[in-house]
Amino acid sequence: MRGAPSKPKAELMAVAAEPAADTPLDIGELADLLGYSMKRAQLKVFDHFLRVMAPLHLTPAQFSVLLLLERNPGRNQTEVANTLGILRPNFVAMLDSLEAREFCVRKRSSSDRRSHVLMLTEKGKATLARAKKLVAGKHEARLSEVLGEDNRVALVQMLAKIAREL
Amino acid sequence: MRGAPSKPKAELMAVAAEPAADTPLDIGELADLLGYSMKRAQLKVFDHFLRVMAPLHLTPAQFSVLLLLERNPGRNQTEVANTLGILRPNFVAMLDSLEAREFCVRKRSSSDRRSHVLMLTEKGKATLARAKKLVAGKHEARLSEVLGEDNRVALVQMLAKIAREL
DNA sequence: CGATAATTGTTATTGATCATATCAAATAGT
DNA sequence: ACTATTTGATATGATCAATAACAATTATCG
Repeated sequence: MRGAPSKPKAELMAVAAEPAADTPLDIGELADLLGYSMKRAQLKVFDHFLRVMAPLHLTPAQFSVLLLLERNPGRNQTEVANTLGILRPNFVAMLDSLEAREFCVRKRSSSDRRSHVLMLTEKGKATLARAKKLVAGKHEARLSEVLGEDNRVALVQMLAKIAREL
Repeated sequence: MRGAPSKPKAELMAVAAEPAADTPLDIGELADLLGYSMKRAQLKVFDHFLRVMAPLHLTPAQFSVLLLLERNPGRNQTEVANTLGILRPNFVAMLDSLEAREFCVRKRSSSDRRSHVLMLTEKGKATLARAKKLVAGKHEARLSEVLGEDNRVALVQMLAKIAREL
């Protein structure tokens, strides 16, 4: 096939059987794929969250648990895990860790001795308060800086709608 | 009927040391956390993608690789992996799978015998064409249905901006 | 030139995340 | 009272992400 008859330009430059070599790749239609930009953005957001939260050593998942416990004291593990989309088996180790750090406690329910009632400790409340300040002041603030406050709010609304209705 | 003083229900039940028990939890400030809604939405989007793509057995990551190879034939593994944010070691098994299904081929580069030049096969191109139709017609279309086309476009732009600038 | 450094694809390995099956204890349903 | 269900828990497997190391090749630069 095509031994080597005359060829226009490419002939003189490395035969161009292979591309420019240091040219950035063309991302093409990938840029319009919602799932693609969402995955990339999500990793960036979580990474930024972790950097902001570094002094408190709290992951996004841990922070969400503490927030939920503060707003809903006295619920059991199944309820909390379910509303966060965490499977009960995987929630056990997570709680172990939070309890080991004395951010919350498991207490046997008086009405149903199978279940554990979850509550924040004072230390948990104090840490959560500090965490909230970091998130609002450094994390969400940075996102507002990048997107504009109105857009940030609109973005959250759209994402919530997807999570609800898709 | 007014509440009879005799049995206001909750009054006599467990003194409310523990909550309503079947009331949904209040997610509170979690609803305003960008990272939270983004993670939830992202899982939904990928899940929907997988359902739509079920007949072709293509994951979002595999689809993105095929898209990139179509638009950028003849690049090597490092280049493709890097632009997708995949680490080179993890990209090997991914390519093995795509090559085993005969969607693409690794060819030794003529100019640098260390690297493998990647190209779609005819089967790969045909499958990608079918995949694109499914994505546009059933996946992205559904997202436009939920958000409105203008909002879907705006959403992608904002997510791309986060991925770029955060 | 030739010694050394860097790059490419690859393997091995570890840790994190996610999902399923199963269990004992307790409760609910009949 | 007997059965079914629920709760927290354990064990385990699957998938994904990250690091180190290696052989082959190429680049660098005295």
